[in-house]
Amino acid sequence: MTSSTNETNTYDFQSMEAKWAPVWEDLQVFKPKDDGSAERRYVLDMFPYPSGDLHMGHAEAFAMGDVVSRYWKLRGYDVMHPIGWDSFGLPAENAAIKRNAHPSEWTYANIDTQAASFKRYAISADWSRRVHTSDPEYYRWTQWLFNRFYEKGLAYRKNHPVNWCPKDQTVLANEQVVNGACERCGTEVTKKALNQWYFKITDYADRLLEDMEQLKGHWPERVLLMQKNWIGRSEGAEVTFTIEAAGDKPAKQIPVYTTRPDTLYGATFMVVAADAELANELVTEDHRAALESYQEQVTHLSEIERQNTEREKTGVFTGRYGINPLSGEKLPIWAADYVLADYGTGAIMAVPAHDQRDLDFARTFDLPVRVVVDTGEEDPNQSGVATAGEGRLVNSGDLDGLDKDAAIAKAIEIVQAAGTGKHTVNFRLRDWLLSRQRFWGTPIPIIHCTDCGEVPVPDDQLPVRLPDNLRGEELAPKGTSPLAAAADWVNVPCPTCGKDAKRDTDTMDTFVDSSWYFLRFVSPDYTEGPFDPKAVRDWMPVGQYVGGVEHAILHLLYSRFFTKVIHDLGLIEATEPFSALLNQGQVLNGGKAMSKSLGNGVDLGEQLDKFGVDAVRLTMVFASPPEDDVDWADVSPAGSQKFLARAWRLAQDVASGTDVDYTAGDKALRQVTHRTVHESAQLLDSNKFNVVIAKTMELVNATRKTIDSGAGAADPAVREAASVVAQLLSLFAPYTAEDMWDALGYEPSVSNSAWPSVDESLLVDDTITAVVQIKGKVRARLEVPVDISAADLEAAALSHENVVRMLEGKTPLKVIVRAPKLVNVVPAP
RNA sequence: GCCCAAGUGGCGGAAUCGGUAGACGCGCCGCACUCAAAAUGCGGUAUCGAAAGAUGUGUGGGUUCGAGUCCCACCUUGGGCACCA
Repeated sequence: MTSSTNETNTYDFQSMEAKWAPVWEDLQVFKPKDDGSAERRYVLDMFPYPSGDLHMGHAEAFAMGDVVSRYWKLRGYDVMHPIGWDSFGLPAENAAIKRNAHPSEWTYANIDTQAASFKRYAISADWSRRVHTSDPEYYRWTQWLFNRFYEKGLAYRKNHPVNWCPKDQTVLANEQVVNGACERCGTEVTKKALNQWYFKITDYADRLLEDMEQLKGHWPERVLLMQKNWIGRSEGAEVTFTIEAAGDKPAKQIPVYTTRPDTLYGATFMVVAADAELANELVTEDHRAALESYQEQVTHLSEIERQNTEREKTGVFTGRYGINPLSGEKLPIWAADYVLADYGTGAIMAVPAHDQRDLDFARTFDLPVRVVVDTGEEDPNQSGVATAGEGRLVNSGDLDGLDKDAAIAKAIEIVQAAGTGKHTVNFRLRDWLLSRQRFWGTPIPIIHCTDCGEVPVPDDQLPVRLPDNLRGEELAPKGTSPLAAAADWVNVPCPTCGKDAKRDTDTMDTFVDSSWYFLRFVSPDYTEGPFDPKAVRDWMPVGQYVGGVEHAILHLLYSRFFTKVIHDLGLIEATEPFSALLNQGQVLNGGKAMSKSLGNGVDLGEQLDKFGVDAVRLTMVFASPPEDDVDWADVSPAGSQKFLARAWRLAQDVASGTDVDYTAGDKALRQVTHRTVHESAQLLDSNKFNVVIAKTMELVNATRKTIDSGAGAADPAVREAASVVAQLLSLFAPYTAEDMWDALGYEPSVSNSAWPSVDESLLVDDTITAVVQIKGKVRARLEVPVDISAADLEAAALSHENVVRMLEGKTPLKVIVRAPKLVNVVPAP
């Protein structure tokens, strides 16, 4: 009965995949023209780590990036969509140790596997721009950038207690410690004092914060919020307390940071961080033994224990006293671990009445509590709850009677005039600890000379290549870098004086590699620098970046920092790397993330074999809005396949030639087609990809109907509709779309075709369904001309039998008319 | 503890501005085709009710002619931060 039952016309995804992949490769469809003939646009997916073959998560993320890149290409932009690998990192090293091999073997074998899978998955990549961060041609420039940072004083070494992962035997950046545990392996992180390299990201705290204004509306709100909180700007005052001399210890000035200078009169003691040098400096001889035993106790705490806010407050008295610059009062100075050495000045004034932590401490050690802000709440002395809110100042000399904000201003004024304080800003952000005691990373290009100190390896001697003679156990972490074991690599002459010197044996955090890779893609083979300045001008910033929200404050913050530094070096114009960001959701199974331990993993390769690439891709995109998670247990790749076959059959059924005049076609179908194109463009511009698929389905259904029970397969509107379906589907299901395009008699590739133009006259109807409401409830529907006047519509509504019946002859109190769509009648009570 | 987001049928989800709640799909039910099945096509499917009708977007209030959409409070789930003074 229907033409689609023809057995020779069966949807065969396997042969389509086999047929079109080589054609696309040949045509180099997604290689940008890069000749300025069209506006350039740069689409980028967060590059993968080569941990094995691609998994469902990659399938989701890359399906989203592909929609954008393919859409923009159809819209006529010159699109660059490159692919590369973040190929340094721990798993490769662990695999090498286990197999007595070199990490590069495992790494590059996995890259080959993933590249083949990406090609099968038909990502719209420009394959001529591959970048691997573990290639010497790449890390040469990572080292070159390090040297520039070093010259500017933005890379420096300091001896400092750092986060240490005992399992991975390496240090971790603040950002890599999650709930006191190692982000990678989950082991409890401890503190260890080490001399380590840092990037001075704190110098950029203000700009990282301010420039988020540029990103508003283009980045997910929550990512901006997370970065804002992570940077943690706070305003307050630095107030200097004079510490009295004691025994042979001289008097000393120490500044403290507070956001509540209004509460200065409420300070009843001071606290210095127990692990800060200041504590050792202040403590009197009588109290030294107690302090040292306390410090010993503190270093043995794990980060998880330390961060537990339920924990009872601990501390020791230092034997010293400080003078409150406002009240002249003498305050005892304690050392405690609840004060952080690396925030503010490492010392605080404690105001127990109005700060919960100080109150807890005061109650533990029986220190006085003095209320200086009357908030109307219960006295903290009784309740044990500090009152941190608004109120009027009391017991505070000149500040009495002021409200909180006024008192803050006045207190700052007073200390500033007296030269004992000033307004300051503090950030929660810490410098980025970049050295790692691991092998498989970019070597830090520094040579340590006993005479010259730190000497950067001259640019013309870069890259400092990793030694290739270490294998298996030689790579194992020992608490110092495995590179130290390669004696002939470590021992080199000093580049400055020529004497015997040693290379720095640490490697860089892999987040350094990924903080500038988007710049390398614009000119991946450039040898005169990390990137060709002209190419950067042409392509940067990235117009659409796609990746997981887990990088909200790691990679994304670091990349923003790098971009700003490179801008300040005068190398690029852009100040932000990614002008738009899309966070795709995760792929779950049964409500939970897929994991080996849960045994709920779904193998991507098996899904592709079973349903085809297109059905899997379509399912990923159709299941939910891009930023939402997809639960694979809730979706139907079989249903997607069914739809694709249904769409594909339209192209098989078209019975007109390529030269038909669309304007002669069935008007009703043409209206659906043009409306679909019009709406899809708007939906694509706002990342509502799932809805675009729904609209495409409606167009497919309308076309089917026209073929089977309407104007028929030869009507020009059917050809028009089928080709629009092919073009829309090319964003989600490239193989099916290409095969449809071919069946319609057009040259490959559909991706090289132009986005269909919309005939505005087809977007408007002659008539519309107007809704008649009585008190906001729908009581009738009227088919009316679109240009009906408000008066005519009102008259028509009021004469409708349902309205007449419900009004019971009374005059309505009010009639709201929104011609031509709506009338709301409010009856008299 | 602080900050943020989200709660819509059996399920995934739609719903530019406050104006027809549930598009599209999954699942389910039915019909056609078939010896039969699959495939395909067509139709139905929020809840209660025989129907007329009533109810319905986490809960309770509010603003409005009209609220999924705006405001307030609460509940639940998810996420971020977590002794940052």
